Amino acid sequence: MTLPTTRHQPDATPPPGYDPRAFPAFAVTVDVVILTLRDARLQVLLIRRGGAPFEGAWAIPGGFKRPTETLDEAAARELTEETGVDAAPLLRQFGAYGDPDRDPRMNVVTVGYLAVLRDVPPPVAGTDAAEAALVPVAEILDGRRTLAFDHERIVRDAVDRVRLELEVSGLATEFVGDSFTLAELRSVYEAVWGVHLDAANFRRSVAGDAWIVPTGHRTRPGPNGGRPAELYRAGAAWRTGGPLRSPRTIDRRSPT
Amino acid sequence: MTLPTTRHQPDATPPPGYDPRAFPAFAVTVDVVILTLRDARLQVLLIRRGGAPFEGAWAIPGGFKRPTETLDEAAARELTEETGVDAAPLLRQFGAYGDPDRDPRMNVVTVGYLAVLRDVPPPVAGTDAAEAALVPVAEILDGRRTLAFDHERIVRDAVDRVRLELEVSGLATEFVGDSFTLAELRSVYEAVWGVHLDAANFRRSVAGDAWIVPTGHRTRPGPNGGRPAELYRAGAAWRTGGPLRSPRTIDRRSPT
DNA sequence: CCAAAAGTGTTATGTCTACACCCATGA
DNA sequence: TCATGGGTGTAGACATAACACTTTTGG
Repeated sequence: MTLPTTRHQPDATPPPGYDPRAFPAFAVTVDVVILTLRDARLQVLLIRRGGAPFEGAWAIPGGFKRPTETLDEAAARELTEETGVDAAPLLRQFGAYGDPDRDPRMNVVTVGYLAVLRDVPPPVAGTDAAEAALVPVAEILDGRRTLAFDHERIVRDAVDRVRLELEVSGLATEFVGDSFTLAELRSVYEAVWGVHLDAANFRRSVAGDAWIVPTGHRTRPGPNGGRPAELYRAGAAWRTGGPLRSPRTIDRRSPT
Repeated sequence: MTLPTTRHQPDATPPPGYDPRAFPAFAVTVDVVILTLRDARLQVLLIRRGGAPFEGAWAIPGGFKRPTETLDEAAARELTEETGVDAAPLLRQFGAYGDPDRDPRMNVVTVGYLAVLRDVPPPVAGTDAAEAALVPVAEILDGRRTLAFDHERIVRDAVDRVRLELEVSGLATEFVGDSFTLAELRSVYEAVWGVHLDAANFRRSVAGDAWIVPTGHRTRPGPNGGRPAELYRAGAAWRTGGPLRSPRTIDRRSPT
């Protein structure tokens, strides 16, 4: 609860007319892990820090929560400021981080949000010298690239969350546009889960209007010809979950 | 990240030698949803508030995070103070809540933790007049019982999380003791998911030493006789997930 | 008609479910 | 020996995976 109970720490009990400022004060921030699919790889939007600490280091975008807004609103504001997209429903909270030394200057508790976009706009020009870049998450997960603060851990948790949500929610459709081919949708699962999926079986898994509704349009085929792919839009079933179960890499049932 | 970026809100950029106290200050608390299985129902530990606001209302236990401890440590401390059990590994963070009006007195951001215990000790006597009680979560989920602050929402999220973790983690074994019968373990799934499971099929699902290791001991049978149940302890496979997949109540694949 | 990629059929294998049945034990 | 659960067998429905095959299009 939001007040200390008097049962086991009576010394921390506020008097009836206590001063709220008598309790430890924290800064509260919201960090947004913006993920997208690019070159068949899961990539994350990073910005280069322009000031101390960690000046010049890469970090995920974020900012302070204002006292008058909710956490969700703060995350939506950050997402809009950073990418220009206004997509509050795409945001999913996935964790809170409050280690005392996570920011060298002050006590900061941050709440991590996840946003999946089908296209990350190029950085808005003319605002500042700060850079933005899309980086494959694999570089962060395997330690080839380090980030400011505890942002490596935050990205790791976000990716874990994406892998889970792909199975239990309709997150997969957020990686693709309003209309998409089955190959595009399949590549989402392949990139995020790191597996190969048989195109024929994948088609059967999502067959039916509940999952994919034909638009009647087709893609342009590639430079060497080939049959154009049918374009679909997402059906209603995605609201309640996903059509595929994550392949269990190891069979946890012991033999016999 | 933990500092505002200068790219889109330059007015919020701190000067190099800025004063940390210039940023909005929040109280940060940790609330612990303590769940257990009692009378074959999922129940939550509530305490009755002794002071304003919401005096006399039921709430989940919690308290302020100290600047020198992590969020996990704060949750472990609250759990110990409230129940006397020291079980940090049982704690799982599941959400953060920071609506501006969630506490009428001040701006409080709280982080929700979940703890599953096999037995909730009776309230520690002699500390205070505050009451503690185990309440079926169903009473809260269907609105028959209201709680202080936004604690109904927090309990709802915690229960959602338990239902999910039962499938993707070894949470089920935390509901039972070090040694348990298959009937006990099965009742965990039945109570949390609200389903009936065939005892024969359940046995097959968890068969194998990876999941359940026979202890060689048996239970005492009931008053009317009956075959004593074998006692098992949890195997190693629970560390990587659970043996059962949650039954999908509706088949989301559309016919043909 | 050829290349390329979409889309279909088929079969083997594995998993879930229901339910009949047997077994071990204390009263 | 009876009642009471624990524990096993089995058959059908259903899901998964592999892969050969057919279709559709642009060049």
